[in-house]
This record gives sequence, C-alpha cells and structure tokens, in this order.
Amino acid sequence: MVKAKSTDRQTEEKIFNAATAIFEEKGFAAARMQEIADHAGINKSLLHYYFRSKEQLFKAVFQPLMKKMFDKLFSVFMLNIPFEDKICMYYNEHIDILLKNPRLPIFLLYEISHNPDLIKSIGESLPTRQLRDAIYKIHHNELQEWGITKKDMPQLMITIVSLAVFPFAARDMMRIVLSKVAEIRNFNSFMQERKAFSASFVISALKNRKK
Amino acid sequence: MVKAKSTDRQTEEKIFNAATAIFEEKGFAAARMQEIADHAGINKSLLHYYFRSKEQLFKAVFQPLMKKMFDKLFSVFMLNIPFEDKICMYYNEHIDILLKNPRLPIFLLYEISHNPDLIKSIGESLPTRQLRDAIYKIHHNELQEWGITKKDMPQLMITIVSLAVFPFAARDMMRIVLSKVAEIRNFNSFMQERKAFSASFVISALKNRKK
DNA sequence: ATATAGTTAAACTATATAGTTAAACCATAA
DNA sequence: TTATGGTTTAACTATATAGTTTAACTATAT
Repeated sequence: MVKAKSTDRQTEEKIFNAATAIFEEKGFAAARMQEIADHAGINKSLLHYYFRSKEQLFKAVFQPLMKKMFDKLFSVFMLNIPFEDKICMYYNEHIDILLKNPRLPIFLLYEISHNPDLIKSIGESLPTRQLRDAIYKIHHNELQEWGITKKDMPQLMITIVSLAVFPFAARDMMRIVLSKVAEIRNFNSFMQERKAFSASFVISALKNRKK
Repeated sequence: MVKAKSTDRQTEEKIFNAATAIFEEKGFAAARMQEIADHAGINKSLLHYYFRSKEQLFKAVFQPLMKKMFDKLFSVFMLNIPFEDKICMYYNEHIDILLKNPRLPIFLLYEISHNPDLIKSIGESLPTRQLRDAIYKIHHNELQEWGITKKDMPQLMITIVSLAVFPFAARDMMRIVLSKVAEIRNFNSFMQERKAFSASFVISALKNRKK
C-alpha cells in the first residue's frame, strides 16, 4: 500500500511533466491526449484514470506554472535592497528562468487571453497591490528623487517586465525578421547580453527622468 | 459578367474580413470554417468555393496583415527626422494602430511561433538590415553621442518595440493581475498615457547612457 | 496465496469538423 | 429567351479526437 502510493505519485508526476511539455509546446487546443500519454510512457486509459478530462489536466498544469512564475517575480521585488541592485537581480534571475522555459511566456499569454477564467482565481489571490505599495515604500527615497509618483508605478512595472519577457514571446518573429542581422543569430547570447542592457537602460532612464 | 465579377470581389472581401476577425479572435486551431461562413453571411460551400482550404484562407489573411504591420513600422523608422521626434511618432502611431486591433500582437506572435513557415517568405523580403543600417546612418551623430554602437542596435530596437507591443500581448494578464491597482482599470487610457511615458523613457535612457 | 491497486490493450461510442457533391435557384448579360 | 456564374441547400464522406468500457496482466502487501 505504501509502495503503491509512491508509484502513484511517480506516475502522476510523469503525466504532469509530459502534459506541461506538450501543452507548452502546442497550446491547449492543438495538444492531444494521446501525445501526452505517449510522452509520459503510459496509455490513454491511465491518463484519464488520473486526470478525468483534458480541461482538468490543463488546469493542473497551468495554475502551478502561473503561480510559480509570479511567486518568483514577487519574491525578488519584495527584497529590501537598493533599487538598482533589485533591477539587476530581476533581469539576471528572470531571464535565466525563461531561458530554461523559452516557450512559457507565449504559452501563458495566449492561453490567458483565450480563457481568462483560468487565472482569475490565481489573480485574485496575488498580493499585487501590496507589491506595488511595498515597492513604493521600500524605494520611496529613490523613486521620489527620480520623480516617480505612485500613479507612474504601473507604467514602470510593465516597462521593466516588458524588456525581459517580450523577446521570448517574439522569439520566432525575431528569428525571421532579424535573421539577416548578424548580432541576433544566437538567441541565447542575445538574452545574456540583454540582462545588463536592460538593467542599465532602466536605471539610466530613471536617473535622467523628466517629469 | 462585369457585375458578376464585382459581386465576386465583394464576397471575397466579406470572407476575408470575417476570416480576419475570427482567426484573430480564436487563433488558427480553434477557428471554425462554419463560424467564418456565418460571420460572412454566406455558407460553407461558398467559402470553399473561394478559398479551397482552411490553410489557404489563413495564409490569405495572415500574410497581408503581417506585411501591413511591418511596412507601417519601417516607414516610420525610415523617415529623415530627429531621433527624438521619431521615437514619439513611433509610439503615437503604433499604439493607435494596435488600439484598433488589440488582439493582433498575441495572434501574430502565437501563430508565428507555431508555424514559422507562414512568415518565412515575408521575412526574407523585408529590408531588415537596410533598416538597421539606415537608422544607424540617419542618426549617426546622436547615436554616437549616446554611445550606441552598431552592435547595440538590435537590443535597442527590440527594447523600443517591446514597450509598445508587450502590453497588448499581456493585456488580459494585466487585467487580472493588476485589476486591483486602480490606475490600470482602463486599458485604453493606460495605453494613451503610455505613448508619452515610453517615448520619454527611451530618450532619457539614451541621453544618460553609461557604456 | 490471495487480494488489491496500478496498469495495459484494444475495441468501442460519440461528436466535431474539414471538405465534397449534386441539384436547384437566381440575377444578369448576350 | 437562354446560357452563365455566383449562390444556396442539404445530404454526404472521411477523419480525428475525447472519453469509456472491459478484461486481462503485474507487482506488492498482508
């Protein structure tokens, strides 16, 4: 019985990993239950034995991914360190995470925009306003010096995130549109460079801000 | 015969518009030929009579959209005006276009990442390198003064575009994650604000750049 | 050894959808 | 008037896929 339960978990995990990979690659609509089963090395019956339906399996995959993403983000921005250091740390960490899951951004963005309910429950549980207020409180002096008001915070936050996330969402577009621009041929090294570029770009913009 | 041809064009256009709307809203995989026919006010037989298959119809919609998008972008950046003005103009124009087609970015990005062939032919015909070189030539003085080398250009270009396009791709994510942050409740006015914010952000960053 | 939980195999149902066909309909140009 | 080309209707085929069922198999705990 004890061993059986352990096997249980292993299988569940195999399924979870397979589903994550397939959903992330193909999206919900184009993913096939058979393919997920194959990828997990089990058969379709067992897939439905563990997760009653495609929707249920999808949610089981999607929501933790989503939460993990945000928790990571929030944890960095909640740190009590100077703003400049925080920006550097954010780009270093977030870009590294995404380099390991390059298809995650386009997957999450697309699925949310086609099924907003999926994330509603998560969204409501996120301490978004607390984050904004915390950031604003921690960095009050710096932000004030740069002329950033509370009203500017959403613009600033979206801006910071854009620089890291957009290139992943636009990866294949870049690959094709900019394929003839030599410097971008290798996406990985482009993103490595981008860590420092983005950080210094944001800091420079803030330091030289006109209201 | 003459009148027939004109009717022909009208129907083709009705189909084209309907297909554009449905594909943009649902994506290729989830779009239904029946729904497109309904939306166009015709029946499925006629749909196949004009466009032999779903793939063909999709390409007929997708490729012009893509090209239109890039032509507009390129035309702004090719203008021979000061860099600061160009940045302002870009954000004003591009954000206005996207406000009229808010689902276009996520649609294009997703479909390209799931079927890169779709755009390969377009991509190859785009004067990307010329654009980079033209920008670099037109703004040589300003860029040099700011310490932007040719090698930095891709980072800079992606950065500029990110700030305008990412919020559209992340629109529903923002809607949910930031729903409790009062300042963002109205996406439209958020993007209106963003025109000036982005422009001044980029200019400030460049003027204060450390190499 | 036996019962049990996890697992497989294969056949099955139900449904959705792309695409086809053929006959009839209708406006218009010759 | 009549031939033509765009159009509708409705029935059709073919296929893909989610999900079900059932019987048999296997390892393990007791």
